[in-house]
Amino acid sequence: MLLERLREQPQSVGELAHRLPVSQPAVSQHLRVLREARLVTLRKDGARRIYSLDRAGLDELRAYVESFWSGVLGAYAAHAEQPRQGAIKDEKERCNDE
Amino acid sequence: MLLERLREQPQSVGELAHRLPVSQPAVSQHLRVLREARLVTLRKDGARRIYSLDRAGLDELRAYVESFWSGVLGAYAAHAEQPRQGAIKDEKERCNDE
DNA sequence: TACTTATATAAGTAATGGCTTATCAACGTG
DNA sequence: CACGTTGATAAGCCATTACTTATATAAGTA
Repeated sequence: MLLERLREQPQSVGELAHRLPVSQPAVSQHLRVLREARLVTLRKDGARRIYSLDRAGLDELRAYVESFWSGVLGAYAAHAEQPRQGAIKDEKERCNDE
Repeated sequence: MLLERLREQPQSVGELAHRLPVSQPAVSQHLRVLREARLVTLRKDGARRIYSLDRAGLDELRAYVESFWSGVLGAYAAHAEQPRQGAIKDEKERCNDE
């Protein structure tokens, strides 16, 4: 969710926290996780920390996802399987998907 | 993680649970979540339930992820930004990424 | 029908996540 | 240097997640 914001433009912690319905520490903590996952980087500007997306880490993640997809497609090709007879009754919730 | 297994081949709950370090109900519960998220489907084979990846739901998810990536790339193009001066000291953990 | 196999569901619990407030450290400014 | 601003960290709380064991349901088999 922070990623979505940072995708629009690099921002300081304060700017991010200002518009979100959570406290500044919450934002800092979230950003730390993203930083450790190498999804964002930061640049110091005086007392401020300007966060932006980390291209390298995001690309790594993208590579993983892509490889998963190709694996999926490969698997489908391998099994030549169109599972469309055994239907399901209940489908309630959707994933929030980030 | 179950997705990785199912990517290799469709399997029954028992087969999945057999190799994993968790109980069968844990697997069933996990599968239910995946089913509600439309990431897997099932086919009945006697008393067995053979689970496999749900192409349609996965494609939906993929579409979201791809749109995010294009947004990322677009943002980079827009800002023409190579954030490479403000380095970071500590990068400890990596995300397990699913 | 009784017994076994395969899976789902229920109920309870421990671990985790995501937030809060309080506080600390670093920098900028008078 | 004292003070305000900005952000990170600490500690605690509460909701959710991810598991467990026990039990129910449904199908296969003798």
